Amino acid sequence: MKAGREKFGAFIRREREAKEIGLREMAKKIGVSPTYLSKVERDEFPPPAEDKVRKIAGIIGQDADELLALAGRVASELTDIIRERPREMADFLRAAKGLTADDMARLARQAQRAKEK
Amino acid sequence: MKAGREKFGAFIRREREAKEIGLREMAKKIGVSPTYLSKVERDEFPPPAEDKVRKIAGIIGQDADELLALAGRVASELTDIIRERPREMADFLRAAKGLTADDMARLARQAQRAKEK
DNA sequence: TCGTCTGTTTAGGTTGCACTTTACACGCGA
DNA sequence: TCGCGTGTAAAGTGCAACCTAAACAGACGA
Repeated sequence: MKAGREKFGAFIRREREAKEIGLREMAKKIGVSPTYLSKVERDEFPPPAEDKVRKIAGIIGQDADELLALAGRVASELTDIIRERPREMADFLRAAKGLTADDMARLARQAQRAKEK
Repeated sequence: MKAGREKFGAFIRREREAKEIGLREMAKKIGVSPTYLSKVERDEFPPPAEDKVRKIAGIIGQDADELLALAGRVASELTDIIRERPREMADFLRAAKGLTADDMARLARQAQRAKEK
């Protein structure tokens, strides 16, 4: 499911419990202490660093970009792409702000086609 | 002019001197200490925070997004836009990676048109 | 040669992020 | 009631980002 306005911590706790994974087990897989994960899951600490969020996404079976967004982050891979063409990318993003998912998907396909050419 | 592989500090120093602005004067306009600006301009310190970079861009007459990129950053305004539609934006950016400026400009225009509709 | 520019050196400092360690309290099955 | 597994509370660590104040050195004009 999607995560409307839910906080990062609450969301991953729900998903973790749904998958019947223990907190310690998950903490170990992510590579953090159980204590820390506990606080994160209760939104007492902010979401962890990008690589940890990615691991969490893998474990609970969520899209990494989506979970990163919920964590208030953007994949560094994406900001790297923007930095290669700052002006054009900035123009595009400002123009694309507020577009529907469908419109965006269409633009992504066009970009793909432009590259294949 | 554009800033091929030049470092952030060296670049803004050149532009500042070209505009015949003193280091102290510029520091004051930006809102930092002259000491700090001196170090930044010699790339002894990393580029300052986003708002400072924006002010510098205004003073030396450069595109803010371009200068932010040179500073190794992306405008937080843009990452906000991405976070509103993480999956689609991520797909788009990965597809758009490596496209020419022309191709990007065309996509930006299409986005603009999609929004006006 | 004094005052006043220029930028620079030295030597910090604060704040916040991203975590850890240690200890604890509860429930539950054997 | 032992001990094990669950999650939690309190405190502290390490480090990088972002920045400062004070003092100084060289050039230049009065």
